[in-house]
Amino acid sequence: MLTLKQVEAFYWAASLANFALAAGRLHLSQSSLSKRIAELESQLGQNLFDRSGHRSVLTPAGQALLPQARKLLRTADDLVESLAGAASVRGVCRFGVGELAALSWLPRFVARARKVYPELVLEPHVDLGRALEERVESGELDFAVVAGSSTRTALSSQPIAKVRFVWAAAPALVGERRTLTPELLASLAVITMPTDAGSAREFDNWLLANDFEVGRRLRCNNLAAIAGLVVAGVGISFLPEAWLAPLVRRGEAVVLDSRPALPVLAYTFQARRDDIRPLVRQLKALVVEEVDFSLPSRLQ
Amino acid sequence: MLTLKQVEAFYWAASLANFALAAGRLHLSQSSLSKRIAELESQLGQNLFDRSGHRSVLTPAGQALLPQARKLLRTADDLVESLAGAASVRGVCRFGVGELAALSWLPRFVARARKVYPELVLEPHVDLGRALEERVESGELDFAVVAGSSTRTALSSQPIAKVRFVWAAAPALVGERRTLTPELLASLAVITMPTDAGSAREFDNWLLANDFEVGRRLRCNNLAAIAGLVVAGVGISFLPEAWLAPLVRRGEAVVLDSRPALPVLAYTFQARRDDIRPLVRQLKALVVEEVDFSLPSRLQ
DNA sequence: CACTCTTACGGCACCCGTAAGAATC
DNA sequence: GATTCTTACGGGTGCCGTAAGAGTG
Repeated sequence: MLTLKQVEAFYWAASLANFALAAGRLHLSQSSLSKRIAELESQLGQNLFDRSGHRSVLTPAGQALLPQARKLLRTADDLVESLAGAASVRGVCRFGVGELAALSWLPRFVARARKVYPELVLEPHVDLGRALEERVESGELDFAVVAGSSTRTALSSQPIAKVRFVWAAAPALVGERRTLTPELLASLAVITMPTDAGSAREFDNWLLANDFEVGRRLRCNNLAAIAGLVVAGVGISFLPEAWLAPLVRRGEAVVLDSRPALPVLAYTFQARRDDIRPLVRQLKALVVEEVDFSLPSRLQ
Repeated sequence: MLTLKQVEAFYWAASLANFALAAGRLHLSQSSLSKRIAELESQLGQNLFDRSGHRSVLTPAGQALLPQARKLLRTADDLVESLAGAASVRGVCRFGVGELAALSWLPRFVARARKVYPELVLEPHVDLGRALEERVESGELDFAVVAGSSTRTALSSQPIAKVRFVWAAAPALVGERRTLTPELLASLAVITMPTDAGSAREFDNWLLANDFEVGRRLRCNNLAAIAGLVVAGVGISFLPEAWLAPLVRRGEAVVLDSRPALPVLAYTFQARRDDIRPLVRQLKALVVEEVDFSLPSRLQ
């Protein structure tokens, strides 16, 4: 008897091209997944993977099965979704969050997701964009919300919000100056995130496009720490406008205009293109619906 | 976790409108089927059957699910069929066969089916057409091969062969006469099958349409016995041309012409319209392919 | 009282995870 | 030797069938 479990195991093993990752995604031991696939092969009377090499690759039969497996799983998901609705989203969801999103959007999203999908267990992983993309592609993460769209073809990047960045400095550092001239930029230390972060990548592009030179460069992988460094007068940095507002209000930082203005950064929802699970679809819808990168009020 | 077993149980229970019949069709105890459905209901978070009455009827949610369940099962069947092919047809198949088909087509069909589908266990039930139709509709039989098409809307009747019937008599009974005149017909006993059989129904229509009168009527539900009665000179009967040939060759019977000629009887493959199983589809294809109602050679 | 479905329960089969093995690079 | 998948095996969950129960007409 054919079971959905078997087809699911095959689908993810084929999609991720790795039994261990597929097992992880299905919250299953790798050995069990292997057996499910072996069972499916015996059901269908032919091998779906060629095990002769170091790693398993799809046989022609396996390639033929893949689209059919996708269709079957999607049909099953549609069935559940249309009748059970939101209650169908359950289990564990591992997702990545960029630094900025982690400090602004994440708490609100988690709160909302917990309410809409009470059966869902969320596991957010905060890291830099590049690292998150890698883990989404490998299947370790179900999706990620990061700055900038990915260049990876295996991932789909859905823009969900534009965030305006502005230059920030400690009042003592810039005195009365409120405009960032090229000279000023060259004389001050600029604090950014590591190049693996989407925001820093975009910033580098901006520098390059405008032929700007920076003075000292200081990289820190923690946005809150960067803000602290800015307030302490170590250097200037660019921060989300909404995120900076409370600091400005408290007189701990001032905004510097620049010409041209800093680029508006697009944050994207990224997931594997071949990930057809309702979990991803539903959470994507939830993310798109709830896109506010300003600070939660209680932190302001 | 949704399983195909659950959906299958629901689909047949809803289609047959009876848990016990559905259980029989799935070779399952009625209690297990009941539990599978209860499990599905808890999965989906709503009742699919309204149990308040004497028998369960679909709730609106159940009605919404039915087409989706059909689609899911069909998708799963397609998957198996396209990869496993003939090997996917297995299990037990209960089917009905009319008298004529039982003595001519059945042995050959069974032999062929056993060869094409080695994993399939066949359970032929020989009976009269009407009775078989009832049992197909109720779900006790998977399909039937009988004379005439059914008037039951729940059944699909696919014509598979036309069989020419001719009048047969013992040589001693008719002397040199080889033509069946209305007078001769009225003076002889006519041996037919009971009215529940398709062939007898068609014959009655023929009589009525031509304003013929018959003399004594003798009904027997066994075709071989009828042939024996004819050979013994008890009366005349109509038998399939090909089936009669060996008797004529041995001089035990002669063919009588009639004007108009006896109707050509269409045999049909009958199954429930909503029966989407590959088993039925495949065997239907096999039946259509192999339609020879002549006697197996070893019996001639 | 006949019919249809549900509940209770003992038993067994299946599936899972741990751990060790085999094969490739 | 690291990685990837398979095999072996003990343990537990879940599903099945029998049998009794509940509710309807």
